[in-house]
Amino acid sequence: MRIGELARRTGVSVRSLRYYEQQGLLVSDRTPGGHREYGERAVDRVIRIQVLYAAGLNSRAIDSILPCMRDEDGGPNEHATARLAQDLRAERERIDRQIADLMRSREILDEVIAAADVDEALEMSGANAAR
Amino acid sequence: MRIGELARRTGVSVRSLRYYEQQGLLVSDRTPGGHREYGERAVDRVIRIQVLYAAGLNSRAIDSILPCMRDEDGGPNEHATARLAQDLRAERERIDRQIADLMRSREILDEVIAAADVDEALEMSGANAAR
DNA sequence: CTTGAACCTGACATCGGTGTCAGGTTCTAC
DNA sequence: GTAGAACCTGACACCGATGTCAGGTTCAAG
Repeated sequence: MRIGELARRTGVSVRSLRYYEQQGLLVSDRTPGGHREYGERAVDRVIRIQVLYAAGLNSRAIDSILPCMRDEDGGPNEHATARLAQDLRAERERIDRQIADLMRSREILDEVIAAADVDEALEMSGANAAR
Repeated sequence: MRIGELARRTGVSVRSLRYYEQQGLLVSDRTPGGHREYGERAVDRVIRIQVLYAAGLNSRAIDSILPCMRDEDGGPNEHATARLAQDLRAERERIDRQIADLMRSREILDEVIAAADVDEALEMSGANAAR
């Protein structure tokens, strides 16, 4: 498939796909004319790249772990070195902290939302709105 | 207390504290000479600001919900309008998705780490390392 | 009064993924 | 062969919290 279709199927912009390639995260064959051509497995790969980006990993980090992933896309499947595993553990901790932070923030939002809902209910019931 | 101490006690840089003030998230009294002076409650407030930043909210969003928070720091404690509550719900969903993404990424990392650990164990035991 | 730490304002830099525009080429279908 | 969609490369802009530097002022302690 070509880049437009890949973009559509993954929900990632064409621009980003080109960027991933530039970062060495994604490869493509080229048509004689120079257009990018992707196999089916590219879809999974792009999605995985997105998940990792969403976790706050940068291109370099993603580049280092992609080859180690159980790849249904048939990559070389190297294994992580002890050194890399160390980095990943640090990354994992960072993610843990981030999840905790997010859950905390969610609680905060819920409090505010709950308070607003009460206000709204009061207004609905015809009571004087708090001000 | 002055800005240096507040920075130390909250773990936030002096630069950031000035930025928060510029964004209207934090207020300070000034000494006759112009130095910022904070009360005890500033500590909690800064920490809450940080939590919200960590959740990916921007200054504007934080500015809008801070006054609605159950404030032990004695702010005016307005209540959220229906409009704001709507935004917050959207924000909440974004956070939910982000948490899900992070957990997914964590799983991915764990797989890679686990594979690396197996390799290491094999090396330790004197077997030929996989290559 | 002096000295050094802490503070002030203002400006500029950074990071990295993504948007967008320009100007040109390729592909597909008629 | 031709039109129009899709693609190519390259370059620049952005966001937004934070780092950092410069040049100057204030504070607290001796």
